[in-house]
Amino acid sequence: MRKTHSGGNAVDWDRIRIFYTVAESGSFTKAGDVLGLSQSAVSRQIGALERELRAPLFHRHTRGLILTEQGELLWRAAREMTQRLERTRSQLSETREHPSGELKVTATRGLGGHWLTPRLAEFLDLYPDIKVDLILTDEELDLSMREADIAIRLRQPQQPDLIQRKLFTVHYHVYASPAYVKRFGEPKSYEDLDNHRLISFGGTSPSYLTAVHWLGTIGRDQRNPRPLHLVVNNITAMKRAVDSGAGIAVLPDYLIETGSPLVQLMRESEMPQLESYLVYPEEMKSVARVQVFRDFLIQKAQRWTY
Amino acid sequence: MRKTHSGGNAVDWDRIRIFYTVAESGSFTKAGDVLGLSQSAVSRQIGALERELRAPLFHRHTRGLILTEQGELLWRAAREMTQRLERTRSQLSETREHPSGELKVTATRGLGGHWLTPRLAEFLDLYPDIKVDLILTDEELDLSMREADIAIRLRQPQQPDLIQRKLFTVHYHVYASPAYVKRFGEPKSYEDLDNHRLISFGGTSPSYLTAVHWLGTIGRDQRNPRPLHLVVNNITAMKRAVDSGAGIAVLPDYLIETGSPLVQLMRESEMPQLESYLVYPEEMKSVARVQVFRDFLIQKAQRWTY
DNA sequence: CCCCCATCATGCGCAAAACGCATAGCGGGG
DNA sequence: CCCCGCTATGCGTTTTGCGCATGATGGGGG
Repeated sequence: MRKTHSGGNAVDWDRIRIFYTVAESGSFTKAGDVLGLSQSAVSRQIGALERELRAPLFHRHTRGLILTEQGELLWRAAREMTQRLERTRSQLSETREHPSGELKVTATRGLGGHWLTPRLAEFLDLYPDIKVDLILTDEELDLSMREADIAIRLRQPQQPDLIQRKLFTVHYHVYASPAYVKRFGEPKSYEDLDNHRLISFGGTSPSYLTAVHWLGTIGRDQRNPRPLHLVVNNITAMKRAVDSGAGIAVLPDYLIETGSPLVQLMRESEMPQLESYLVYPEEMKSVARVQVFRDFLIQKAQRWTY
Repeated sequence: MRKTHSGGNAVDWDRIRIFYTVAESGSFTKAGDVLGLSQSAVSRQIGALERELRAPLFHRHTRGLILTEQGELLWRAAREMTQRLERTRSQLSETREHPSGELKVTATRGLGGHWLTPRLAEFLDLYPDIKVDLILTDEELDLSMREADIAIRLRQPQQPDLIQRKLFTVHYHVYASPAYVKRFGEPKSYEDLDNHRLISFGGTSPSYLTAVHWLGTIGRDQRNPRPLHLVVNNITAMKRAVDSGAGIAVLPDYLIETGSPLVQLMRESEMPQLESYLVYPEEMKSVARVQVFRDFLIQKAQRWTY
């Protein structure tokens, strides 16, 4: 059957559950009704338990049962075990229905700082029992190694044990401040770019290479890029530089607030796009806080995309 | 099978025991070895438990298992349940091997006060974790109603659910103080008794009727007993009266210390005897403190009898 | 005072749960 | 790149555990 045969030192825990029901109801018959068992089955289970423990548990009196001293000891233990298990079961269903716990989120500094952060407040309001640990870095943390629970990425992951959900498309355009345009004019062709003050991203994120380095390489030999006047490894600082008229730069749309005074240049040129993805390990897909975070962000992404 | 079919809301507790073993050993195979089960059996038990709880418990990784969030919750509960049960199991065997707890003893005032009490100190020394609640009364408490755990009686109980063990024989003799004998002489016949100062017991204990009322009835019409000079309902006080020369009385041997100056009278007469019994309910026979108390008293009784 | 009913213990036959064996699939480390 | 160890699963078999029915027992009501 299903029980260690080594020494016979182990008891069948399920018999303790049955014992507890009997102790509570005070009768084999009633306990059988509660458990969906016949009276005889209960009788034999208790008998077996008494044999396993080598201790009588009940005084069989015609008018109901009376716990022996040993039975009373076991009854207290069984009651506490029942309570402990019950607590855990409600925790389990709470975990299923009421998201809670800590969620370790990672995103690139740009996307994370400008798109995600403003939306996090609402999420935390929605789920007050979720604690978010936000890691903004352009390095790709290893989700398989539990460096983070969920990531916002600008490229598709290759590992097959990672689930990916598309969030939105990041559009890139060339911008300059009105003051800059007044002073230097607009570039009309790729060749014009050679005479402009170019600002570019200096980060290592591979996804940025195609988009943010566009200014240095477009219409040029890739191995001989244009000289850049300013390289910044922080995209926020980069935008500030553009704002202040330091030059022109390719910026993602999530950085451009509506009503921004920045002037969009070279509108005819075909610009790179990047897809943003929500990525999390297969094994996290059943965790409620991951589910609600995912659903929340996808909804926000759809509303935000225009 | 052995599990409530009502709603399927209950889990088989024994599966939790198996789950705990798996969580501790980190492998179905190893857990199977520990439990004396095959790997496949363990796998299916865990699978069934996950279905019962509607929650995945392990991430199956090729390099061992990793507890899910829910698995971790259950693991903590299972650990505490295991500890609780283990504690109880050792309590059970302690109860079996190391007697403890409260023992409610009842005895007649005479036997209890003079024979039992002096021996109790040694018993309490021998078993320091046993607390004795001694009830000295000549009324027979109802052992079935738990008015006491064990009794010393001077007659056999009639209830079949009571266990009786013979302790020793109580001999009764007629005594007087040397001073009394000097003044009144010894009675040589039953008729002589009519001219003596007779002291008798006034208690209601039925066992005493035959023995202690001997002086009033012996060699006489039972319905017309001798007049008594002193009736006392406390046998200790009765002996003190004899000691001080107030009269002659039938006294049990346990009251007569060796070397007592009292003079035994009418040595030729056949005197009543009473058997003393240790009585306890059938349901207490497996309780360790009852067992050791019983064995202790029987041993003392054998050594004391002479 | 006696009968009756509720309770627990147990024998018997049966159904199903659970087990072991063997195989397949899978993934990581040497 | 292969190999080893781990888990999942199908299959045939064992055995456990169950229900039913009966027997024994003891307390309470008429």
